[in-house]
Amino acid sequence: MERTAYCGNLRITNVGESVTLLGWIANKRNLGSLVFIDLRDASGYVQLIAKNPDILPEIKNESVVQVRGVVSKKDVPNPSLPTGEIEVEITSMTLLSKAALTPFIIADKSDALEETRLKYRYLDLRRPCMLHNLRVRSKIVSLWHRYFEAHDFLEVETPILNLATPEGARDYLVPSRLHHGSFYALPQSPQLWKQLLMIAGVERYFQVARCFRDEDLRADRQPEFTQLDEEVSFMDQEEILTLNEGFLALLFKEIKGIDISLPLRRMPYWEAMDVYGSDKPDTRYGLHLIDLKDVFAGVEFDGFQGAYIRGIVVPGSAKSTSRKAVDELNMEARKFRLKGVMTLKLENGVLGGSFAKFLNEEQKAKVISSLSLKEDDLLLFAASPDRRAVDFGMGAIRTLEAKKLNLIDPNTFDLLWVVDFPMFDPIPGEEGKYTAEHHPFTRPRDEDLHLLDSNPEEVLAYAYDIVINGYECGGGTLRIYDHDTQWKIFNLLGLSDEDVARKFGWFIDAFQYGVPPHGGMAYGLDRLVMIFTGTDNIRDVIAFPKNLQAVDPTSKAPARVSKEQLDAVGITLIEGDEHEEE
RNA sequence: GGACCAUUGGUGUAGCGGCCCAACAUGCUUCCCUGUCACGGAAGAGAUCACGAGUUCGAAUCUCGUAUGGUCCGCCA
Repeated sequence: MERTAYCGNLRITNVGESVTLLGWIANKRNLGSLVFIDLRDASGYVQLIAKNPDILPEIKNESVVQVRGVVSKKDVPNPSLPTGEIEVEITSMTLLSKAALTPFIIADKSDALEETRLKYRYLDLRRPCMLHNLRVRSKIVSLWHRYFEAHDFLEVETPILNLATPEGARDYLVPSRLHHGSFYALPQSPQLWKQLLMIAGVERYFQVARCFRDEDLRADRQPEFTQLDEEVSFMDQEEILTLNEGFLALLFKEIKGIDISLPLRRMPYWEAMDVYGSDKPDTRYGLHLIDLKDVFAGVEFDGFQGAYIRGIVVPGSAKSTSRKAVDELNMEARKFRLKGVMTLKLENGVLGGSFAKFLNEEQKAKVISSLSLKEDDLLLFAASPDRRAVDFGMGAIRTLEAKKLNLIDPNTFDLLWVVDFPMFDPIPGEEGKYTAEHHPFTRPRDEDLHLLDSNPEEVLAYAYDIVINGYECGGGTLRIYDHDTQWKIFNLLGLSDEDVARKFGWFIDAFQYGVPPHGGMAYGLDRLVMIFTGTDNIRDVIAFPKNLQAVDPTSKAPARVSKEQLDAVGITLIEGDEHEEE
């Protein structure tokens, strides 16, 4: 179609040009014999002016029009728009498609609820801020390709229809028509395939990989999501981190214009847990967790028996933290298997709070001096024999207090690697049983291999997560490349020899034929876009996301299918599961 | 599987036992307007307050249940 310019690109230098524009009518201001129209296309807005409104067709908001006109300088510029110095004097306008009244106003400052926006996602995406999010997403993927191609990585597509894996998240299953009773699974990640590519000698692989997990959703979790996936042979952990720091630096430079300083900080897992109460710490603010074992030495309190005791000092918050506020903190603490959070407050020089009655004067003085408590300081702490519970619980409270005190500057970016993850995570309540902290293909550190049999909990792994502003944006590991070690890890995770042979034989057999030492990582693309667009809702960075019930709000998928479709794949729904008539 | 919160004209909110067959903003319709840019001004249309039961002389308002949506825990190797 005839189109000589894009709305958002017109500038003062274009004054005098005749242009033909295509776009949507975003808004109109009718002054009687003078009409202003904001025209929007994918590039942005420009103001149109009709000095003779009789020539205009019927102009409903969001109708699509073709406009011919002349760019002219505005008497009074509008500095809030990039095109604010000019306007286009309409010589003719053709209505291409008339719009019905939209359910909500198409503008960045829309007041519609997310539910409404998602139902009419195609209208929601017309809002420039949403289009911007899609642009940032596209830019990240583009930089991903640019960077890893420059480092000789090869993009390889891996299968979408896979063997169901017994470990990990629940699989999305796909029934097979040719093999009644058999099912494929959608990939949770291309993990095994990319390791086979290393064994195949590809050496450097990368892929934009769609992944699927049939688990419950969250504000930052979707059932289908995109990983920027990479795997490389013959690199050690430091080499992989350095390679990826180059990519991260490129992202921040190209998207934000920020030079991040390299190398990034590497923080051991247990430091992150004990000091920040998280394996994805937000280090933009303090409120560090303090070990209180020594401070409370000699205090008679049942809950301290064999317990880890950790707390945070919240400055200037003793008076402002009400009973109700403490109740809310207790609610939060209980989410992490803690009984609650205890308080000490220094008010008017006297130590009060819920725990004060367990302390004698001498002990109170010790608490004040050893923590250097100042007037109006609040000490929040918890105790539990479960180290992770104390750390995660106080970490959650640290985050709440930081938000309350407004300690987080949203315009700063804070990047670090969390390294030295434990190989295994004990299953609470089941002595001697473990799950893999990362995944079963993770390579234990060489210096810890001797602990595998005696003390598996102490084995650390070659595993690393990239954490930005408290979000885990990616992670990876070096992989086991020895057949016997891989087998042994499966055994430690509770799989019998028969289980391993049956479920992973097709994979582990490959380890007999010469395996390069290899490792890799994957970024959560959706999380990266969230960081770069400053949103905390994953649905804002995906064009057509699912809602929390894993339903597509636009099409209402999933839905029942016809009996014919079920028959073709040999599936009968169980009784009582009423089947709606088609 | 569990906890908590929400649901009121097209949209977003207020109202939290009688001042409410419901208020405000915005959108919509009609009219006026030559410099607006969140244009302004005037008039108007538009809601059985998610659904079902209950408490009460009286329910948008209280209780219970259901549905839908959101946030979190479990879960997410």
